[in-house]
Amino acid sequence: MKMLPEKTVERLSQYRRALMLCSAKEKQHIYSHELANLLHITPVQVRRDIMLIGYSGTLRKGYAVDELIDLIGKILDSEEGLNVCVVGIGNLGRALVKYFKGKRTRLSIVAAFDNNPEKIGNEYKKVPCYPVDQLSKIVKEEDISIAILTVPRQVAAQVAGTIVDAGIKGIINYAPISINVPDDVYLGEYDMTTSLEKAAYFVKMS
Amino acid sequence: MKMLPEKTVERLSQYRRALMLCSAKEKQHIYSHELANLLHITPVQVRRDIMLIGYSGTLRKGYAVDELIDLIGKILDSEEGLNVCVVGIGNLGRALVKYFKGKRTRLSIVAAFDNNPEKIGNEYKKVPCYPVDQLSKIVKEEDISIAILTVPRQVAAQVAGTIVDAGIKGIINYAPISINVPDDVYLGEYDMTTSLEKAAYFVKMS
DNA sequence: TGGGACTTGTTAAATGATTAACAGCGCAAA
DNA sequence: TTTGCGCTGTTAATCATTTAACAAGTCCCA
Repeated sequence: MKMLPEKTVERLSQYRRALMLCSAKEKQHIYSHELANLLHITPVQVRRDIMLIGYSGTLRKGYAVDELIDLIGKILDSEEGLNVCVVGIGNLGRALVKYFKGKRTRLSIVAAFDNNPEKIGNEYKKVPCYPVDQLSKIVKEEDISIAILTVPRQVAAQVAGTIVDAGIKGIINYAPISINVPDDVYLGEYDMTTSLEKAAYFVKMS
Repeated sequence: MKMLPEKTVERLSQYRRALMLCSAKEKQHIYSHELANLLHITPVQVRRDIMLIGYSGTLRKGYAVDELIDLIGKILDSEEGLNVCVVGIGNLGRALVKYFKGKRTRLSIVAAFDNNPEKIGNEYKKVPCYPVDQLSKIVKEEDISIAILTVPRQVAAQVAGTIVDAGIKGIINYAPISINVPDDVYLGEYDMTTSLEKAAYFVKMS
């Protein structure tokens, strides 16, 4: 299957979560406009995304909730699952561990890294915390392919280098500075300062 | 001045931060390609953004760092500054307070809200925590115009309603569910589950 | 003083994403 | 039956964003 557009992938993740809530409520079919309302987007967009993944609903009945959940799973998830680590176990790192731990079977946080001696050796939500200089070793042992970076700005670039050298294939960067990675490593940057300043600009201008 | 494109606004925030680091290092001029490298984008994009804000550099010398910082400030910041609150003071909320507190003079977190009795009445980094049912009152007293939403999924929709009713003009939603706001309220949604699943998809497909 | 390399500013083309438009099927009601 | 409405699937148009292309000004050096 060929690569889907970024925005479609984002929405698929959200469709699935919304659909799982429906499924829990024993809802068996859903119309494009219902799904659209849950995500606050348009029905066309829903139908188009679903077309792109090659699924078909039933006319006048909508989409079969459980079938669609399964299909999205086949597209988004890796068969064997992927292991994830959090680098920098401050408040943000802990928030992420707490939120993800035990949520997804196919995507699990298996290690944390930090350089604060008080944190090393501890477990948070059963996730062990190692010093950063063991990153390469643990990444290999635990077969980790994604790292979430939540370290202070000053050390982000250096830690990012360590992560890339360890063979990680995807990085999610929450540090407030842009990092540099080779082309074959996926990079998602989420800068909270930027999000806030952007909101402030549009509030001011509205 | 007419409204700038969203992506340009995001980058302006990042330019400014990068430029302030340059300024601290006494660097007085910067070329478009240097600024581009700091953000890992192209020089054309930098020049185009700077054109859009009506600034001009000096040929063969680049842009005057401090002038550009000031101009970006005039565009992004409100004259009097804006007040911000954090709703839900779990790990993520605390991470945000800790990070922003004392950073921006024009954008300051002045209140936190939560319904956990153990948290109410406390201060975290000098930011007082109130119960959610006082939100409307405090928002008016403190003239808060932006709310950062970091509550659990189950209560997000309801709390969002409270926030909108209180007259907030911009919401940044980190809760893992899409919320609904009137057209005149700015909404930025940042879903960490989606970010992670998206990374997993592109790692798998690469 | 003339040529070449460098860098900005701007317009035009290309790419990516959303929205509009509508054909087609199926059910329901007359 | 037939008519009409509701919903899906798809193509075409629009809108947003990035990238390419290049003119023009400046500096340096021969």
